[in-house]
Amino acid sequence: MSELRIPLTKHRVFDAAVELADRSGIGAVTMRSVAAELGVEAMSLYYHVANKEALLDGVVDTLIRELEDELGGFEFEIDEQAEWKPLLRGRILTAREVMLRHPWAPALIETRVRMTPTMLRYLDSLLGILVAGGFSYDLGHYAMHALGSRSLGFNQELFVPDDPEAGAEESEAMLADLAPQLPHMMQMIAEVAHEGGDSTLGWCDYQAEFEFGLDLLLDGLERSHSG
Amino acid sequence: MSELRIPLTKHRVFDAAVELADRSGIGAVTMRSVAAELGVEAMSLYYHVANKEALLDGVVDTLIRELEDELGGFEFEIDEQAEWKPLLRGRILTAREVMLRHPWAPALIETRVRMTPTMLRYLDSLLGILVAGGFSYDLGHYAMHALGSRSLGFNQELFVPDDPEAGAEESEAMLADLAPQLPHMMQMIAEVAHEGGDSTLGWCDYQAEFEFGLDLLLDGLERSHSG
DNA sequence: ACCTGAACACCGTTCAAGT
DNA sequence: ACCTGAACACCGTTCAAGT
Repeated sequence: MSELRIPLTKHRVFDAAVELADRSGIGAVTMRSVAAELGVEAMSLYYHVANKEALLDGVVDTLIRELEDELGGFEFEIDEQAEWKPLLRGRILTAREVMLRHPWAPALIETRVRMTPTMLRYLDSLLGILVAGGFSYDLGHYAMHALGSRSLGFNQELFVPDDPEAGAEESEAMLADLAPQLPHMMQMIAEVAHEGGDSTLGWCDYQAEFEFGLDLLLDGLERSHSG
Repeated sequence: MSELRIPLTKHRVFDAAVELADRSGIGAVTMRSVAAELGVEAMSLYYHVANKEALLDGVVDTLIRELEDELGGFEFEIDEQAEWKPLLRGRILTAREVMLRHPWAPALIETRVRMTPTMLRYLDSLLGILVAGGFSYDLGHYAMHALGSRSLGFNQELFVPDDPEAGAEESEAMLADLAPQLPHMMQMIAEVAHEGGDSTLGWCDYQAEFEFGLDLLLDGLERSHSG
C-alpha cells in the first residue's frame, strides 16, 4: 500500500526469514527467497548480514527474543529455594509453546554452531534459577547439560518425519516387513496404540512424553542436590 | 593395485561415504565426491541409491551395523530383572564409543527423517531389555522417548562448535562482551574452570556429563517402574 | 546390467558498478 | 550508505546414450 520504501535492516531480514519458514518450512529459506519476500535482490541481504549462517543465527535469536517477550523478560524472583522447580518447569514449558509455533525451529537450532547473545542470556537465567534454588555451580553446570535441548522446550526425537502423515504411512509399510525382527516394538504398538484418543499427534502424544522426560530429569536433579 | 574392477554395490557406496566423512567431515560428502572416492562418475551412484537422502540413510544404517558388530549382535540375555540397568547402560556406552569414532554422526542422525531397519532392530533390543527387566510396554515407550538420542550414545548439546578450538576462541570473545548480562555463567566458569585437568575436551568433560545425564534418567526410570 | 556425458535448475557468494 | 547485475563455482538430479 505505502509508497515509501522502508529501508532494510538486519531485524527486518530476520523477521522475513521467520515468516517464510513458518509458511513454507526452513528448507524454503534461501538468500534469494528471503530477498524476494522483502522485494529486494538477493545480493542486497549481504549488506546487512555476513552470510547465510549469520542469517540463520539471527533467525534463532529472533525466536528466543519471542520467548523473552512471552516471559516478560528473563529476570526472575525466587522467594524460597524450593521454588526453583516450578519456576524452571514453567519457563521450559513456555519455551515449548514458542517452539510449537515454529515447528521447524528445533531442527534449525540443532544445526547451529555458535551461541547467540539472546540464547546465552536465556540459558544464564535458567542457571540463575538453579543457583538461587541452592544448586552449586558445579551441579548447575551438569544440570544444564543434562537438560540439553529440553531447556528450549523440545525433545530430541531420533527421527522426526517431515510430514507426520506421510511418515506414518511409510513407517508402517516398513514396520510390516520388519515385524518379525521387531518383536517388542510390535507388541508395544499393539498394547499402547488403542489407549490414546485425544492426542492430536498420532499415537505418540509428544506433549505427555516431553513432560515425562522433563520431570524425570527435574526430580533427579532435586534428589542430586538435596541428597 | 588390482586390475580387476570391483563392481559397485550399495554397501560399497555407503562405506565410501563413511570413510569420506571420517576423513573430511560430513559436509564433504557430495554425490560427486563419493563417486570420485570410488573412481566412478557421480551419475553412476544413482544406479545403486535412489538419491542423496537414501545414501545418507544408508550411511546411518552402516554405523548402526558397526555398533551391532561391536555388541556381537543385538540379542541379549537377562537372568534377573535387576540386570536391565547395567545391560542398558553398557549398550548405550558402547554406542557412544561408535559415535566418538565418527564425530559427524550425531549431527547427521538428527537430520534423518526416516528410520533405518538396523536402527529399528537396535531400538527394539533396548525396549526388549526394559521389558525383560519388568517394565510395562507403556512405561517402556515413555522411557525410550525420555532417553531420546542418548539411546545412541550422544547428548543433545545445544551448540556444538565444528572445531572446538575455534569455537572456544570466538565464544570467549563474545562472552567477554556479554559478561555483564551473564552473571551466573561467568560465575560458573570462574568456579568450575580450574577444577578440570585430565579432560581432553576442554573445561567441559563431555563424557562425565553424558554419564551424569544418563544415570539421572536410568535412576529415574528405575524409580518409576518399581515405585 | 551397469555406467557415462551433457545439460538443467538451483544454490551461496564475489565483485565491480550503479544511485 | 544502500542496493543491483552479471558472473562463478558448486550442488542434486534428469535423460538419453553408450557398452
